Amino acid sequence: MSPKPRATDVRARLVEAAIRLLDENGPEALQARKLAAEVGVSTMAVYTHFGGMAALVDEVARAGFVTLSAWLAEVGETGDPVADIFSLARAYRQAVAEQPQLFAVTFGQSAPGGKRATLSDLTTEEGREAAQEGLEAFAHIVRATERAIRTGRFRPADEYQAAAQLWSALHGFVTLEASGHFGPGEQGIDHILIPLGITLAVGLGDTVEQAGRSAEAARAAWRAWTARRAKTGNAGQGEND
Amino acid sequence: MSPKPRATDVRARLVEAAIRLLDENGPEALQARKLAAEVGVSTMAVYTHFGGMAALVDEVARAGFVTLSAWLAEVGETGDPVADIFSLARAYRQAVAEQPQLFAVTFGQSAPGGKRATLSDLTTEEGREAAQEGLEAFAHIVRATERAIRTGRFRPADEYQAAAQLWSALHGFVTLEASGHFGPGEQGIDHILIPLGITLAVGLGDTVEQAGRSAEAARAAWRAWTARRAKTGNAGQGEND
DNA sequence: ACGGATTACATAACTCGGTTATAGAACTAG
DNA sequence: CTAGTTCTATAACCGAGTTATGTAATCCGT
Repeated sequence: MSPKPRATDVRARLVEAAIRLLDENGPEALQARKLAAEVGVSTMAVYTHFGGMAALVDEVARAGFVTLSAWLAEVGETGDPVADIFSLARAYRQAVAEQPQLFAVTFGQSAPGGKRATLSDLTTEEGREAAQEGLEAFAHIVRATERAIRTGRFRPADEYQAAAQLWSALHGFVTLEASGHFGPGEQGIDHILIPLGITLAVGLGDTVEQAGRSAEAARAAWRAWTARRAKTGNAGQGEND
Repeated sequence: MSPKPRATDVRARLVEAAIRLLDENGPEALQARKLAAEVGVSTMAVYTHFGGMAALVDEVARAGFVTLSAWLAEVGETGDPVADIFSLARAYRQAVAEQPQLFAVTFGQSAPGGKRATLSDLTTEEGREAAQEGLEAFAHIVRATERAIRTGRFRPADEYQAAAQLWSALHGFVTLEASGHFGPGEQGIDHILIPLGITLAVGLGDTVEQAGRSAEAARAAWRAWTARRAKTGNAGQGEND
């Protein structure tokens, strides 16, 4: 009943190596032989610990959601829930921008074996856990939305429904930007994402002026966070180093 | 200088078979041997006509954009540009719902060889043409947005920027819905997509009442179109059967 | 402490799928 | 009709996921 008497860390090292090689060398680096060589074991380790490459990739996808949740969790709650939503959007986008290959896998894009067209057909246990972590990340947006409704910034509405709107818009922007649309660098943020956030906030009940101020507040908070991170030497999420 | 004296239709048949097998059997059906067997040729045909599977997959992706553009083109222009935007959203969503596997490839998800993480690194000619077709589809949204601005339904704004907001939201919803979120069936449309459209329209300058009426008009038009298609026997886009 | 059972792992072989080498067939041009 | 080019089939090659098998290490009950 206890199927892991040996608690070696080979499994964890395989996942870690997978994420690192994925970020550095792209999806084609996610190969059983390459991973085994990197960790210093044989390819059998993949099968004893995961049962196959598919489950390992699902575990990588789950790690992406965990990383995403960590990014969103780092955005604390201020007195301005709409500004918090803007900050969540920036964090979501930054997470994907820093590890595009990882999130390409996490979001089901470029599944290295060509499997898993939709997240619906989840066969492995790791895949189901990944979906669970995805809901965890979504919960951050729901909470901020709920506060925006409760404080009167947004019209009374179902917070899940409103948050799903925000999530759709945010996810769509990030996906399209990662696919190369909206041009390189940060310009997509200023030209599309922030105006999109203001549009949504206003549409959900906020005033243009208040939404604009919240966007500015989030921008300032972001700048401060960026400067702080630069000084402390990349103490953010990226698990590299 | 004329590199195709023999104008056999093997190339077209390969692409057609690829799309059909993809829709029916998922990404793992996109294999050189399976395609060749289906068309009745040898695997060499893939290399004489495309140079490799990667270019063939890019051609499939391009076909997805062409199909998407055809769906959007079928949505004509009425006197209510905001209703037209809702209709475009329904068409966009319907296209993806009917051929999820195809658009998983088109949008860069589940690239069957694990290649092409982002659409940025386009190596094949077919891939560049696919990106071009993508902009073609986007143009439909831009035109409707421009009319909404010109007629005063939306605030004065850059139509590309406003359309990019709509596109992000729409694409995000469709992607997340195809990934299994928002539940099965049509419920995501009523609970998320239409409210999202109203939110965006209001945020872009429309009134809640007018946006709601436009959403209703688009719903009626959609019902009419659905009924008409059912009667004429699926004369829409889906090339199945 | 000891012996059986279980787990983790290495080696090597198997399978499948993309690709390539090569030779022949078909078509066009002159 | 001959020459050249394109297309195609056959067969082999190669890389990557997977599996079979043997072995060392660990755990557990006595």
